[in-house]
Amino acid sequence: MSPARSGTGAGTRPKRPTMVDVAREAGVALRTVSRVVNNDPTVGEKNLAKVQAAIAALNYRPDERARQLRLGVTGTIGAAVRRIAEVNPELAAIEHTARSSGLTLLAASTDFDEAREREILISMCRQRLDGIIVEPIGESHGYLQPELEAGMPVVSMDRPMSGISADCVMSDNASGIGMAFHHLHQHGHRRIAYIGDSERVFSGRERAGAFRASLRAYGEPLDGLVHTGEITAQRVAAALETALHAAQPATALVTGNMETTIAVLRQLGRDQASRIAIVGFDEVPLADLLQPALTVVAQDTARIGRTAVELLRARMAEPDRAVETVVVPLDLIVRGSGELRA
Amino acid sequence: MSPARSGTGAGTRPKRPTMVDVAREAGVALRTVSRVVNNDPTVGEKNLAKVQAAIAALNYRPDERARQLRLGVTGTIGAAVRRIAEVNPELAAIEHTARSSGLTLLAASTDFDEAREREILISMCRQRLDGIIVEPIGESHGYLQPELEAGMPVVSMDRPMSGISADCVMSDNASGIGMAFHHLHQHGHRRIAYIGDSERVFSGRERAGAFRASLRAYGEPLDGLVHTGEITAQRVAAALETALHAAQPATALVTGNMETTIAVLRQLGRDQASRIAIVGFDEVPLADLLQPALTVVAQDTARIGRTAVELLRARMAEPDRAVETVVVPLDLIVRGSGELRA
DNA sequence: CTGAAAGCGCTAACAA
DNA sequence: TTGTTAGCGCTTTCAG
Repeated sequence: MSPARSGTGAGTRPKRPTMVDVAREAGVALRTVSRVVNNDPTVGEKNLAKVQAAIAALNYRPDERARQLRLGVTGTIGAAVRRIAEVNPELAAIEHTARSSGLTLLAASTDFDEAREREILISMCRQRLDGIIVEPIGESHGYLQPELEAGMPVVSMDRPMSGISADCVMSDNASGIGMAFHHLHQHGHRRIAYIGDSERVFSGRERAGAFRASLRAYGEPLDGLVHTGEITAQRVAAALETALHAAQPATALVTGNMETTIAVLRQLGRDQASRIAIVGFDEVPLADLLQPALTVVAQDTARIGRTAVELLRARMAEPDRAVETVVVPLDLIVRGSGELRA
Repeated sequence: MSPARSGTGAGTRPKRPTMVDVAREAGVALRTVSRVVNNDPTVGEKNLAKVQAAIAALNYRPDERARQLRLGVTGTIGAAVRRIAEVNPELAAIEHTARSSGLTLLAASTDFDEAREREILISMCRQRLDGIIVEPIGESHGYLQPELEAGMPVVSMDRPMSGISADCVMSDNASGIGMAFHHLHQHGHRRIAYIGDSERVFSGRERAGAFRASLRAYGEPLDGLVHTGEITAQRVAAALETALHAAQPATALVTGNMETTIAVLRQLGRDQASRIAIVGFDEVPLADLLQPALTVVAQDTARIGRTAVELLRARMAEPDRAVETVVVPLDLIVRGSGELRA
């Protein structure tokens, strides 16, 4: 009756009706409203109609938070990836798979930052998500051990977790590099150089290692052909200089990931890019529009994302199952840049 | 004592310790644990230490859901965009801005699907998020009216909502198209064609309209120069055929969005692409590596994303403030394709 | 400085 | 078929 109630001014959010309000409005018990909201068939027609009318009249929306608290599960899984908002086909696959499993996806960017990763992961645990998929950045995930023990399902993607044992799905980096090398070798190249990410990163390490193994397997010397480290314009320029202007210059290049591939193409510029053979590891946007079009060893990102969700669901269903690592093969996509002859 | 407790088999998730467990372990009251968890300074050293020890011993993690239920706010905002997992600088900006405001971001893809958009938006409302940013797809958002009235802050990005009145941030489509047209005109082109998205989409409508206005302003006829509709290879091919092989063939092209630009480049192929002048609306990945490099009118995506969060926060703070629309200017980025002479 | 107790909005025994 | 009631795990008023 008194206007004082609504007079609290700016910042006041109107209170939303609750189930009790609906029950009162409909003249039934709380339990009946709950039944209607959850499509329980054991509700009489009369009451059903009354409740539905009350819901409509009050614009009632059930509070998902309360429901989840009571139920114990959230119906939501988290994905901590390096970048949402960048081309990320694995995340797209995760989203689709999650949706078709009736799971909501909470995605967050670790931004290549270890502290940020930790923050996100802990926050997801505190939110009691049903499970977490993570594209790991950090070098020590020990802080997740208690969470694992408490039953939080965790799956890592692209790289294994360090310090803890969790399910994992990743590409077969070694054979991918092997395919790239072999392809260039078949096209007559003998001096093949590798430029890739830092070997402090797991995939950088695996790929550089596999490349060295390829060189050895084909009986080629390693001198000046393997360049790894942070990807900067400077470093790439230096690597190219060494590789291309040696006494025995490289005639072909394998680049270790998308960022490197792009940096190398930028550095080479338009003219040189059509003279040296290149096979990139990872798909590159608009690769088909480049000149020459870019030959790559592509990860099966759709399968990786899908598998990540499947592994997660398997663990949610059976927390005690054996930890599993799935290795996914890669595909060579021939477009032109890798077929330039020596 | 009896092993029956843990014998329920697979699917059982170990029960996590709650605040009560911590209190018992530490030998203090629940209230004291709550104080410690929330960094309340009014806790004695003795108890503080005891509680911290108990938390560590039990690996206690507060349940964020319960906390939010009690508190009423979630500290989380939602972003319903067309695609996470694609290049989406606006989403990246939203994420950064949200984070630096201490807000968690829940991002979801509408996937250009009206039903999906509705599903996501309703779900976000049921989760009682603190606010929602949406890149609208559907042509009728009337179903959100009750939510707005109930005080849910909603901001639209890139396009206005239809059927309801909400804050909005978007690019100045008309001047962007004007800049593109003017630029080509300055480089001697008189027959300039436009290929863009369907005019059933808001931005498609605005941009095509602005292009027609430009043609009129410069006194050029419109015949066969404006092509809009769903972006498919076929449609683009047909549009190019009409524009380039008319009696008075177009010598320059404005493309209405990124997808169109890419489709056009693919269609033109390598040879033709260097003969016809192009200015694209929207930035394109690797635009600088194309041949010729692509001149575009770029949206200020960082500012759009940042503004979206700012508008949202403003409304969260002051639900009754006047609805605001922010229009953001665009930038012409000169790279080569737009400077080819007629 | 600490603790008992009420309640956030919902679900699910259990009773009627 | 419907209603009563006890929590889910947390914050917070109000007494000690």
